[in-house]
Amino acid sequence: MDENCWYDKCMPDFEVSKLKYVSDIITGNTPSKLNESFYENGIIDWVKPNNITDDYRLLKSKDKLSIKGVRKARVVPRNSTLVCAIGTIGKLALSEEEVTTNQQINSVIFTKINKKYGFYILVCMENEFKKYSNKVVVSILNKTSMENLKIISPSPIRQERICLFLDSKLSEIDFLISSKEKQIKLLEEQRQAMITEAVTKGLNSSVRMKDSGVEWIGEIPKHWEIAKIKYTTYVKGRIGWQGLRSDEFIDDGPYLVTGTNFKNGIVDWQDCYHISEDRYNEAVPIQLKEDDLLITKDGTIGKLALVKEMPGKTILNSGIFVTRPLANKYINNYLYWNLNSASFSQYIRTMETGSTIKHLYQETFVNYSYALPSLEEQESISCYLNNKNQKLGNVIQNITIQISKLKEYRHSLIHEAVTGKIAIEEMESYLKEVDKDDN
DNA sequence: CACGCGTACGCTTCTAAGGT
DNA sequence: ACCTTAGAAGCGTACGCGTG
Repeated sequence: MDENCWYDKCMPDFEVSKLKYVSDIITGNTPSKLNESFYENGIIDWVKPNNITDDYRLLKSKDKLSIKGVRKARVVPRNSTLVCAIGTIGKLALSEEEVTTNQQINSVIFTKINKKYGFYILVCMENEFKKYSNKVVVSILNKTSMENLKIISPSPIRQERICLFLDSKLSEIDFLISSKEKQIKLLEEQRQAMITEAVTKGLNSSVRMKDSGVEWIGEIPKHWEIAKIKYTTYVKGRIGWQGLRSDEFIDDGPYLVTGTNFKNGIVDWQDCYHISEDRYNEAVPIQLKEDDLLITKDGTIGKLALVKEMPGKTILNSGIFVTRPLANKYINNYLYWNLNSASFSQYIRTMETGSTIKHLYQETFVNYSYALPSLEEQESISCYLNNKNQKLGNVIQNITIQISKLKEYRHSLIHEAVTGKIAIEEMESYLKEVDKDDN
C-alpha cells in the first residue's frame, strides 16, 4: 500500500483505483467566450468558486446562462462533484442540479461508483488536491494530476450503506452545530443587554427612576447624573507628528499601539511595533499611562481597550483616541463598560452621516452623553460586569470549542466511513436505531 | 505654523476574466 | 487545457490640506 496516499489503510476488500477509472472529469470553460446575451433570462446556474463554501455547500449562483449561453458552455449533469482547481484549490460541493461552471472548477462525474460515495471520497482528498497542484502564478490543479489521484471503493452495496450512514449521522452533527451557533448568538445578545442594563439602570432594580432626557439612554435611577465626555474626559488623538512611516518601526524602544493590538478589552503588548525615543518624546499628549482607556476611531470604530501592565514607554499610532478621567469624575473601568453598551453604539449610529468611510470624529465622541452614578456605584457596577462578563466569555468559549470539535469529528467520521474503518454491522445497527426513533 | 480632519494610497488576498 | 492578468475587497496607514 502506498504510504504517501491520503488513506493510510483501507479494508482489504476495497478496490484501489484511480479517479480516471471511475469517473469522467470535465473542466469548466472560459468566460470570454460568453457575452451579455448569454446571461439574459438565464435557465441554468453559472457556478464560480465563490459559490462553493468551505463546508461543502453549493450556494445559488447570481448568474445564470440563457439557452444561447448554455450552447457555449459545458453542462455538468446532476449529482456531480464540483472541485475548485484554479486559485482556490480543493473547495468542493455536490451539485444536485445541472449546472455550468467557469474554468476554475473541475467537475467529477462518477460513472463506476456511487455518486454520493464519490463525493464523500473527494471530501477526504482536499489536502491531496492541494498537494498535487502546481503553483505557477496562482495554484492550479490540472486535470491529468487529478485523474491520477488514487481512490478506493468497496462493493456497491457497501457504498450505499456508507452513504446512508453518513447522510444520517452528518445531518445530526450539523443540527448540533447550528444550534450551538444559535446559542452563541443568543449569549452575545444577552451580554450586550446585561451591559446596557447595568450602565443605564444600575444594579438595584427597586430604585426610583427618572427620564434622562437623552434618546439613547432612556430612564436612569433618580440619583444618577448625565455627563458628557467633553466635560469629564481628556481625549487626544494623533497630533503633531507628521511623516511617521512604517520603515521607522524598530525592534526595541517605546511601544506603538494600534487598534490591531486590542485583544479582549486590553492591549496585547506582544505584537506592538516600536519607535525611537525621539518620536516618543515628540508627542507628549498621546503618551500613555497605566489604566488609560483607548478607543479606535478609523476603520473599525468603537473597539475598546484598557492599558494594563504597561511594559514601558508607550505611544499611540493614528486611528485611536486615548482617554482618561478629568478631576476623578469617573473610573475608566466604568467608562469602558459604558462605551461597550448598546447606548454608545446607538449614539454612533444616530450620528453617522452619509459618508461611506467609517470614522468616529472627535467632535462626535466628546459630545456623547452618558449616565453617571456615584464613584462607589461605578465601582460595584464595573466589578459586577467584569465578573459576569468573564463567566459569559468562558461559556461562549466553551461552546466555540465544542463547535470546532464537532467539525473535526464530522471530518474524521467521513474519513473513517469512506475507508471502511466503521464496520458495516455498526452502521446498520445505527440506521435501525434512527429508523425506530423516526416511527 | 501646528492641529486635526478627511481621504488617497498601498498592501494583501481572493476571485473573475482573458490569453495562448 | 492550462496559464496569466486584472480587478475587487478588506483594511490600515500616513499624506495633504484647510483652518484657527
